[in-house]
Amino acid sequence: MREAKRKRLEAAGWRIGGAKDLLGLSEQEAVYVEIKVKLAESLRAKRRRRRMAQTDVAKLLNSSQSRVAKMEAADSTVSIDLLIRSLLALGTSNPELGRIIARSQSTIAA
Amino acid sequence: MREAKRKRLEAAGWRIGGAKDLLGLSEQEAVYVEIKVKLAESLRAKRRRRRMAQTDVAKLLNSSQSRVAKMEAADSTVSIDLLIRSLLALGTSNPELGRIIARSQSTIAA
DNA sequence: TGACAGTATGTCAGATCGGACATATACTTA
DNA sequence: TAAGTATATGTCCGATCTGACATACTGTCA
Repeated sequence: MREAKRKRLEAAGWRIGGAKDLLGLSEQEAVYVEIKVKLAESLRAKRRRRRMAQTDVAKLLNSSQSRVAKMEAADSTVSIDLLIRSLLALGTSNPELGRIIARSQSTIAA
Repeated sequence: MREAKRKRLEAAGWRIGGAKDLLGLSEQEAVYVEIKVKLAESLRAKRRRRRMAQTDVAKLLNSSQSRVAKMEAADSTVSIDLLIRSLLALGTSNPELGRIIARSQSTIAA
């Protein structure tokens, strides 16, 4: 796992190498987080492609700038539900959604 | 939309043709619900293939039989988060997860 | 440097979710 | 019919999520 990614995850509140499992996240948790990160990255990419500020997206979603920032950071207080709903609101098709999720892979074993 | 599916959705608490939108769910809401339904169906299929009872799956997930029943019914109190975590716990790979989601299509316009 | 736009972070109250329980329904077997 | 097993449904309350706000940080331009 690239250092930048690890830091991003840790910063977002994910316990990596916590007490529960000395080897790090369980495979299942890792996959879950990876899906979230991929969705978060896609959201940011979509916003930038549209040249929108987080404030604009927030308005579109009836949310707030701070929450959009947390979504894009894959913060631990953001659900996959919210990410999916936001991506749909930005015009993501489900085939595209499927591809994003299909691509997320755990790198624990790498 | 097949009648059986519509009934299942309505039974699960989704307002179809509610006051908010006389044409039914908004396209975006429809896609969201459809994703949930597909995940729910996959969960049930996976459980049955393993010849497990809902009670067994509940134990595996540290949950309860009633919640598993609601997951499989795509109940409105069940999040996509929970469905995804449950599918992962049952050994679903993300490519497979991606395919499930990619296949979900709104049938509103049909 | 100051001023501004954009983004990140911490907190909190209200909303939603989820495990658990009770109970109902459905199906099978004796 | 009764009894047993599996699933569905309604409710509750503790846990988690979310919008909102304040504030901090970052980069750019003059």
